[in-house]
Amino acid sequence: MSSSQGLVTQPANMSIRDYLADLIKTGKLGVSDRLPSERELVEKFDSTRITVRDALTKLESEGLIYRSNRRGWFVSPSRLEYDPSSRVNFYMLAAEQNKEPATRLLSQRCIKGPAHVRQLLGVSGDDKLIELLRLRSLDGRPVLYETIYLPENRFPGLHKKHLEGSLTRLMEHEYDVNITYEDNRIRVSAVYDQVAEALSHINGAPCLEVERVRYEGDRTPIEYDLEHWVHSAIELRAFCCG
Amino acid sequence: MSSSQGLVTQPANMSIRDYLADLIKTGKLGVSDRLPSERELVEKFDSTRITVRDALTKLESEGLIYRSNRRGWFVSPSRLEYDPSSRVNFYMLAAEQNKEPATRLLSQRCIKGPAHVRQLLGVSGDDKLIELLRLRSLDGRPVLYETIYLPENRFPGLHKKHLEGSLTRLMEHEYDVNITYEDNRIRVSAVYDQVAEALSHINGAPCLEVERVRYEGDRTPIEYDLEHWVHSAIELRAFCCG
DNA sequence: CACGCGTTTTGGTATATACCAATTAAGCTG
DNA sequence: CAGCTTAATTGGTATATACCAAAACGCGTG
Repeated sequence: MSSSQGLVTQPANMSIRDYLADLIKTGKLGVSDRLPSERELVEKFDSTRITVRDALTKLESEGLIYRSNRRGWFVSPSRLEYDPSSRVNFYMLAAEQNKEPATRLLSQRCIKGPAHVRQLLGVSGDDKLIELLRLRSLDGRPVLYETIYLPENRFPGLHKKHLEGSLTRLMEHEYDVNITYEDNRIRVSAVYDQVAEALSHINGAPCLEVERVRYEGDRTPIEYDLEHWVHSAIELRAFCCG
Repeated sequence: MSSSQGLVTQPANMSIRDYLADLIKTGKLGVSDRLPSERELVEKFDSTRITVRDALTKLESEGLIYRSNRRGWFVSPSRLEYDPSSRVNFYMLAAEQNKEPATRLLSQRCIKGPAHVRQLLGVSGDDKLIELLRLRSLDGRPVLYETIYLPENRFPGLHKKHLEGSLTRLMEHEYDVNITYEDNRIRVSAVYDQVAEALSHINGAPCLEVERVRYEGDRTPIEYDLEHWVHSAIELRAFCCG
C-alpha cells in the first residue's frame, strides 16, 4: 500500500519540530506571533523542556522562528532581501519591502582600534580610528549589529554629524567620498556578549556575519565594517553577469 | 587597578566554551584534531553532558568546530573562500587553497520535479527534469550537498556523461551552453534527513544555503541549483565595483 | 595479515527536577 | 489613571541519570 521507506517512528524532538513547523507553514501561527511557552509545549507533548528546547533550537537554526531573550519564541517575518552590490541603503531597502526601519547609535568613540583594522585602513602612528556601533531594527525587531571603523583624519568632525542615517550618503555629501570598490566576506558565525545582548539573543546564537572593506578612488581603503545579522532576518542576494 | 567591567563569574557553559576556544586558537588543538570526548569534558569540568554539549554547540555555531555524526567533535579547518561570481570551479578553487577536493554522485534521476523549479526553468507538460544529487568533500570531509535540476530536453544523453566533475565545463563543451547571468540567494538554514546524513550532521544542524538560478544567452533559465554547505567549511566572497 | 565478531566507547536522545534572573502581569496607592 | 511595588510566569542554566545505535576498537581465527 504505502511506500516502505523509513520514518516508522521518529524521535520526540522531531515530532515537536514538525508540529510547530506545520503551525507556521499553514499560517495558524502568523508572522511575529509568540509561540506557546516552553512549559505549555512540555504539557502538550508530555515531554521535557530539554526536548522541547531542542526542537525550538532546530527551528531557530532554520530561521522559521527567533527568540527574544527571556521573552519567548516568535515566528520569523519574511527575510529582508539584501544585495550588497547595489547602492540601495538600509532605509530604502526596508521601505521597498514594506518594513519599518530604525537605527540607533549605541556608541561613538575615537580610539586606536584593532591592529588588523589599522593595518587594513593604512592608519599608523598616533592616528586614530572612529568606531561606530549601531543597532538597526525592522518593525521594532533588532536585526543588525554594526561595527564600523573609519580613519579619523579622513573624516574630521564626523562626531557632530547625524550618524543614524545612511553613512554612505553622509560620506558622499559631506566628505566627497566616491566608493569605487567593495570587498564582502560572508560567513555563518555566532554572537556573544554585547552583540548578543543588543540583538536580544543568547550567547552563542548563530548569525550571519558580513565583513566589508570599502575603497574610494584608486583603491584606497576607507571603511571597515563588521555586520552581525540575525540570521533569520536576512537573505543575501548576488547577481552575477558572465 | 584593573577595569571594573563585568565578567565576575560566568556560567559553566561559557567557561567550557572559552577553555576549548582557547585550546584551538593557541594551536594546542590542531586542525582536524578530535576534541576530548563529551564524557571526558564532563569529568574535567565536574559538569554534565548537557552543559558540555551546550558549549560544544556554541562552538559549532561559531564554526570553530564541527561534528561528525556519532564520531565526535573536530577542529574546523580554514574555510574555503568561494566567490560565486567567479568562473572558478570547485576543483580549481580547492587546489588554489591547498585542499583535496572530491565529488560523489549520489543519485541521478529523470523526474517531473518540484513545481517551483519547473516553473522557474519553464518546463511544462510532460517534459522532465534531470535531478542530480552530489556530495562534495574537502580533504575527506563532506562539505557540500548539491541538488541540481536541469531541463532534460536541453541536455539529451546527459546521464551517459561523467557527472562528478565540473558541470559548467561539461555544459559549455558538450552542449554549447554559455552562461550569461546568475542569481544567487544566500541564507542561513538547517539540514535534515538525507542532507544531514550525507554531511555527517544531525537533524537541524545549521548550514549555509545557496539557491542559484543560471541563465544562458538572452536570459533563458537553464539550471537550478540548491547548495547546502557545512557552514564552518565556507566563506563567501563578493567583490563589488561602484 | 585480512577478515569477521564481539566488546567498549561515543554521541544522540530522553526523563525528571531545580534555581536564578529577567520580563511581564497584577495589584495597590497616591 | 499614572506610577510604583509585588507576585507570577518565562526562558537560561544546571545537575543527575538512562537507554539506544552507530562507530571504533580489540581479539582471535583462517
